[in-house]
Amino acid sequence: MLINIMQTISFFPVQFNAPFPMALNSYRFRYKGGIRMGKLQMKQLADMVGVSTSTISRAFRSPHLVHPKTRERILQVAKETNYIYNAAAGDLSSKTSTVIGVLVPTTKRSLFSDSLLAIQDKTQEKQFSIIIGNTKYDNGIEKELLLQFQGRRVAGMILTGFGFGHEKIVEDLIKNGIPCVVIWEKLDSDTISYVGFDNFKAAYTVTDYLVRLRHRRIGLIIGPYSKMGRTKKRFEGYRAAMEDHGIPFEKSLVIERDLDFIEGKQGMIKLLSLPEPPTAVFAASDTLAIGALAGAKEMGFRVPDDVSLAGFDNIEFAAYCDPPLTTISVPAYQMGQIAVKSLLEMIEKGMTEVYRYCLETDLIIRNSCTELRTRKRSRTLSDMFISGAV
Amino acid sequence: MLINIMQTISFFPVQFNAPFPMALNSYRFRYKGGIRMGKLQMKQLADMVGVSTSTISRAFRSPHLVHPKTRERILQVAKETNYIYNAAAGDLSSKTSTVIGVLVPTTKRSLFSDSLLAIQDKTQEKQFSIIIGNTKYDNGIEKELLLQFQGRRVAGMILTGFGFGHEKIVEDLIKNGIPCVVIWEKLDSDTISYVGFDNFKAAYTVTDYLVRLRHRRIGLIIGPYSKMGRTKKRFEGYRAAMEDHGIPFEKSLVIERDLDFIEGKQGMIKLLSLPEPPTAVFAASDTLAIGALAGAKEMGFRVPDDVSLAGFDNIEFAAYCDPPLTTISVPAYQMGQIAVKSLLEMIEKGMTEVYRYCLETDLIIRNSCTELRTRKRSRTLSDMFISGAV
DNA sequence: CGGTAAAATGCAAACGATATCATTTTGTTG
DNA sequence: CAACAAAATGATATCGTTTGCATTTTACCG
Repeated sequence: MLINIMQTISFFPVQFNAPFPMALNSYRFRYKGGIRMGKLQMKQLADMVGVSTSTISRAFRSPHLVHPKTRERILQVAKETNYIYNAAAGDLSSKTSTVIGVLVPTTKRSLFSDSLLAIQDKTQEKQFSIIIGNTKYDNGIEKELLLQFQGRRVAGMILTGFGFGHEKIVEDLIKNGIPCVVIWEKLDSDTISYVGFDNFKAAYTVTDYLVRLRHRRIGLIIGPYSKMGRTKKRFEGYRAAMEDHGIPFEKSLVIERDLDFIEGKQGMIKLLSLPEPPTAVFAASDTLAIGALAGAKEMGFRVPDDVSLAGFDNIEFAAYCDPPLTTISVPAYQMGQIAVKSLLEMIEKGMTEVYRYCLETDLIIRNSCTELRTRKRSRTLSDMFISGAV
Repeated sequence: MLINIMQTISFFPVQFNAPFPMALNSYRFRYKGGIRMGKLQMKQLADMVGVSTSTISRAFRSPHLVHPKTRERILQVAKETNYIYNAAAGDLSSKTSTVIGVLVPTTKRSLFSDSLLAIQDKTQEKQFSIIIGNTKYDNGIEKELLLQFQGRRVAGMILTGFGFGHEKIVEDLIKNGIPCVVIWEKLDSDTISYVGFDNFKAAYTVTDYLVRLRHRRIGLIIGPYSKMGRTKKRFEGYRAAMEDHGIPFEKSLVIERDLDFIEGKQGMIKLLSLPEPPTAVFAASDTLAIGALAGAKEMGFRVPDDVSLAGFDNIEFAAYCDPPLTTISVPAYQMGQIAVKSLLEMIEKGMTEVYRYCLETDLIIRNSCTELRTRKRSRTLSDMFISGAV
């Protein structure tokens, strides 16, 4: 069921020799096809509204120059007909531009997440530019960005962190001739290309590991799984592993939080304040886990002696925590790499295939988890509560 | 001497109301002026070489269609004359594009550094797109990117992490009519706009702080300061503070490393292995500091009891270390914010002014530094060496 | 060397907006 | 209501490439 295509792939077998002077880059090997141009242009719009293109143009560029009534009609029709502005034509005609270049220096990680870095690396190499939009998990912004990108006639798109219901949007893009690759997600769709890994399986593995260490009360601190597909899969993996071991799911042990250090900390504090706190906690992102670590310390719990803690993502920092964090390593850079490779192929060959990559994840065992001992935990209020209550 | 313009600024006083449908974004308020168009176009190139524009175009787009000899001549002349391709015209004509859209979801930090996030936020809001290039500190790549960006007729540029000698490049861009803002750097130039902070002063402050805690042997773990302006300033700040306190500069206490956890760790180990190890270490970036922390632990030194440690940058994680890291907080988001604001003003008003902002930094005191006690440090080989040697 | 195919080049019409200038419509005022 | 200014709109050249088609040049072969 899993297609594990890895290491063995030779990236960019296609020849893209670019011997021409750098000033001439962005030539060669361009996107063919793309948005159906001439689909609806200013001329058509003008005809529909019954004015000239000049007026249309002005309605947007210098609104004060056209009659409010006319402008309104134009805006209205433009919206209804889904007119998409052609930035290239505009830029050429006006000798202006609405693009800003940002240069950042990065040898490795830091600024860019590993995936973004890989994308950036490969596209740059192939003389493509990337423009980045931040959806902030907001459907409205996302819609706006997609339109903006279409306006720029992007050759293709790589999409990260997609939530529910977004499949339709992506399918629309593809229908419009814009190749898309979703990363960080293993989709069920068989029309959308993706490069991801099995979040369910990975979360299952961690939980299973903790259970094998004899833990039965295992807390889960997790991102907004009701909004994000991959987070939901992690939740399901946790739940399935628990149930497979005959441990009934307990809602109170699951904390849904935003992905932030402080949220992880608060989540951990909440868990450890339970009448019967968990003996192990699975934080489904290293950010949360590191916050959780601080939370545990603040509550006077030692990790892993008093409470085991496992993370997810294997961010570079995880190895430098105290104790170093047991976590799931995720092929971030590789996903970006493969995504670009696939995307460029789709761009070149006209999207004949759907690419689906499910990469491997690894459980990285460090020192934040330990086997559950039956001895009492140390100096915490909860101990007293328990003895009193039981 | 310092121009501290902060909080008080009202961002975007200029009115950018954008009431038109989203599909029509990227309209309105565009870059006027810019690269002197028509400077050298394909037609001129064609004339010089003595062929038609078709041949020129083909020489790049479909090399196999033109005679090798002709192609060579074209390439040659193109290079000599510094011909810059007009991507807008090309995109329009060919109905293709070499831009790839990348969507990332981010509520805060994570993927984007705070500065980049601010830039991204503000430009997106104003219907601009940003394209990102990664220089990797490589002059060659940088040059290539600058050309590529010029080809895209960017409306302006924001430049981070500039090294030595880059001033000239930026000045060229400005001369070409492309407004530029350098961030993270306080330049001496009075023709280049920048939004930075005083690296010298900040490093001086940290070092001074350590000296006031009675430390005299203070190690420095620092990035490649021979390559990067701001790193060099930090180095100078350290050195100046030491010397102002009458402590002679000691080369062996300075470790120059790449910016990476592991490098910080190795640097720390090296420092603590000295016959007479420092009692305090200033790691001029939190990444290095966090690595150093791990290094200290590995060597059996407790922080801050056996060795004090201070960082620089105040990355979010610094507060979650054990112990929480004393460091310099840097107005990353704000720099991005102001940079965009300034850039857009320059774009709009035609670069009449040079913007120079030097923002404040703060020394964030947490628990990684402590006053030097005269008592012996704990169980390390170096102690024995010292007693033996002295 | 004539004939033909292939290779190399040139011509000129797009591409889809913008912006200048000309023209029409509206508004104002004595 | 005439006279004129201001506002609104339209006609059209233009931006700098690309590309299909036409033309010229070269290569090959009997």
